[in-house]
Amino acid sequence: MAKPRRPCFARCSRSSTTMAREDRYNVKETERKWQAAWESRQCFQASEDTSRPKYYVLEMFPYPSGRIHMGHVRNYTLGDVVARFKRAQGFNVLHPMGWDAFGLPAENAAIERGAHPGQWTYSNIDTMREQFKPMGLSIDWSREVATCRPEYYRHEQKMFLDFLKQGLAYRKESWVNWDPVDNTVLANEQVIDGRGWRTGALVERRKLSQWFLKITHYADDLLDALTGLDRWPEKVRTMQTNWIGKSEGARVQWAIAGRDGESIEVFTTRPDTLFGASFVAISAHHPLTTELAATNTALADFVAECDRMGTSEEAIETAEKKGYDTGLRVIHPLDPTWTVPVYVANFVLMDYGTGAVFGCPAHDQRDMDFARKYGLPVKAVVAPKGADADAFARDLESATEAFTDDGVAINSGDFNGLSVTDAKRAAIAKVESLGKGQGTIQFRLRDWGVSRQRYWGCPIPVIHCDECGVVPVPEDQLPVTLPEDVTFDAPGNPLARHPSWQFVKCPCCGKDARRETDTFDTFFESSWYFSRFCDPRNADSAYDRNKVDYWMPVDQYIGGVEHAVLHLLYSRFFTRALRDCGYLSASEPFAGLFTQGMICHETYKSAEGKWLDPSEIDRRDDGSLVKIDDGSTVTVGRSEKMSKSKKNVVDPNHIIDTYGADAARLFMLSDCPPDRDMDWSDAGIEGAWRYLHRLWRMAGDVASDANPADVPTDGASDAGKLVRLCHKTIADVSEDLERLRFNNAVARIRELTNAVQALKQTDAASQNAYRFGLEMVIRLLAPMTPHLSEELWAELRGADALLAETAWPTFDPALLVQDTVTLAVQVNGKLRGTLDMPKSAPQAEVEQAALAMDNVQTQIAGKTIRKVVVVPGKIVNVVAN
RNA sequence: GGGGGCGUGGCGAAACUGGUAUACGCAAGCGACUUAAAAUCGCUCGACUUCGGUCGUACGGGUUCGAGUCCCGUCGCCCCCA
Repeated sequence: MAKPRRPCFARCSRSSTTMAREDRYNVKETERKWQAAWESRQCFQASEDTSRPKYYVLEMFPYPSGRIHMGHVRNYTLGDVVARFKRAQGFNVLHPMGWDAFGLPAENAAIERGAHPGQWTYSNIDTMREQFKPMGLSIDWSREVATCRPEYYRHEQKMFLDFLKQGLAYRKESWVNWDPVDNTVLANEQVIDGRGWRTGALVERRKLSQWFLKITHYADDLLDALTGLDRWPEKVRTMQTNWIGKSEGARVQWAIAGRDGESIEVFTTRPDTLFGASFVAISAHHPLTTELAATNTALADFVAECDRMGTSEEAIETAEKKGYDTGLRVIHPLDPTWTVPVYVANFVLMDYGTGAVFGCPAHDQRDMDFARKYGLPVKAVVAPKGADADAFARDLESATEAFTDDGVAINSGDFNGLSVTDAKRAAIAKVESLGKGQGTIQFRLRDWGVSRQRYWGCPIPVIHCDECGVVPVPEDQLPVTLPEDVTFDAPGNPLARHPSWQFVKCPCCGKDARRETDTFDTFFESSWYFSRFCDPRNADSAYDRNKVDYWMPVDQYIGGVEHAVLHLLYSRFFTRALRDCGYLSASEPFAGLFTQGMICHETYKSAEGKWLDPSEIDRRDDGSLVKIDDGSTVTVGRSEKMSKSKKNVVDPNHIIDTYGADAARLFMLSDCPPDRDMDWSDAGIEGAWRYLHRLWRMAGDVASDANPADVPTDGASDAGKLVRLCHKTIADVSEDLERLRFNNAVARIRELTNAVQALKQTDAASQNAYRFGLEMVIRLLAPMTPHLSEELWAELRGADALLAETAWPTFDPALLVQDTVTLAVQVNGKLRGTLDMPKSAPQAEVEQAALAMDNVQTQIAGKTIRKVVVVPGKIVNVVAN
């Protein structure tokens, strides 16, 4: 904000009784001190220990961009609270960190700044590690991995060779989105509005030989197993379900008129609408198209036009639907006297279904649009239940909106009167009996193309030999490492133009051969890194089977929802593939998943509508904002995701420097539920800071001889009530942390803090209770604000044990029971007062006491009591009129 | 276009299975302390009010003794798929 108020508590200490205490909490020194203590005690190093239950908590590992951002702080704070909480509960916790270190930005840096991608990446990792350290995360740094190191990716190359053996990896020619500027293949999601996501260049279609992983082999299992992932957000499961896109339908043969024995096979999810067909559309890459285009330049031109479009479904859906009439006609499978025209259409994909569809304009909007454009007939074969079939069909003939709702079949011969579902079944049976097709299941999910024409990735370990074809690199020659001496002064893949790297002898025949110069998609590395953490220094294999089976699956995985489909689905696939290759036992990598919200911040715009940096703004005394250089008015925009372009980023290290890690962590956790987007605000972080300092001051008020082991637990005295509240708070906070409701946990702890502070220390019992209460606050807060908790724990308990190594507090259920309850008393559902009653009071007594209340009497005066509802422990409702 | 989610004070948000709406915090106001400010501590803080109450969880209906919560419809915002 305009005038950053530095927290200043230098003279706020109330008492100077303890000489040893400084007059303010020294955040920086204290946080550093405890980080060093944890490190020297190796508190967070994990080792396999079958005598204790394990808990594996993992946050999605970062890309080493060179700077941490607030999203990282939130992500790793959430995971750290879970890790510390579970550790205190006695679990053997694995909480590692690594770097998703391959990828395009490193190459772009090389192009722009001349730095080598490796050097750029490793130096970024060093920088970011140092930025993470002040957060005080309880990470086992001894397990750190970087995916760009040969010690990591050599195992990935071995995995690929195993996949090849198992038939889970294969090579095929495939259409790809080609970015003509970056000279690389783009994934569908990297194509935005038909343009490359980075370059903005119009994407072209090209055919290349690519490596694929057979994710479709597991399509059914990946879909079915989603049901068992009950600790995943429903949202993510739905997204994966849609992505896999299982649909039931039929393949149907349409014989080509005038071509004996030749037919076009179409896939349809609506076999019930066969009688409404008015055309068949085939892909621009259908074999029949290719054949016809060879002698038809107009068609060839049309195919070329289709190629200029991306391959994504979005691109296809948003593009104008166009077709080319081939002049061929095909015979209706259920009526040999009926033929329809064959179009080549730009909306039919060769690699989905059969590359051909039939069009039923009456019941599919896309087909309707197509029919209107090319003057094709529209024949209704489904009508709403109860509608006049003839009238409905007549209306639809000239309509522009297709009827896609459920209904009953009309104009469909034997199927007439059947529901859509029944008609589908009948149609499939019919085409099967005629030998013209069969029912089938189709997935939207396509095999995963993993080839990338890039330098900074894991080399694909195969060799191309003119004699022997594709030859896997022998395992004893792994890893295939990247050459260091590469140049980025020309477009395209530096590996492909390296003078020597690719030229090798064929491992089979010994003749001259060439290495594969493509590298893996970087999702390859992130699909198994979580298992590598189980045994990260293993040089012989990806990991020891016993170790990986001890730790896997990850019990709690935390990250952004943007990875809901690709990363998470690839990881689920990879785990299954590795299981089938004998690597591990788990089928699912992540038993629990949590998706956090984004960090947002206010934005500022100048009078001309330009984004402004907070440093360019001043706040006037009347509260309005002006631009410093010219005094013009500044408008406060809505809070948006932090991004450089909107100039609303807050630097985490600056925050930690000013307020300390504990305050930053606490504010992140307390402001809102972790799955929601949160607003970062200076006022918020200052509030957290003030609270922590208040705790620090309260510790100075603890009587030196107070004994927390000797406290009253009665429900009558203030001290006893406080102790009971402590037990209640332990129960509530434990539950909240378990369910990742950190904002609620903080609220409960602050309530307890308020109660502790309100307790007057008048005698030994109250002094003991005060100390007991404050210690409880510190312990419950420890997973969230570990440094301050550790500091105050040491101050109160001496140096005997680190709080990081102290068990989570337990509560006495007997002290949670209230002997009196406060009942709400209502008349006709409206609150008229409350009533304190013994919990055991009989209903009749409660009813009587409620009716005796003055407020109740005035409300029911002149009315007749119809009913009295008594819900024990909750409410009394007097119904009168 | 289809699917999902959300809508509560000035603001971020609580409210377990329908049972005292607004916990906890932020901002604001008043007071104490101070030469003064900051900090700290205490109090106030949904709206209206004839001070009895009345209204109030986006809007309109419904179910129920009782609805922020369940059902139907409308509006608005967000996300995903297209």
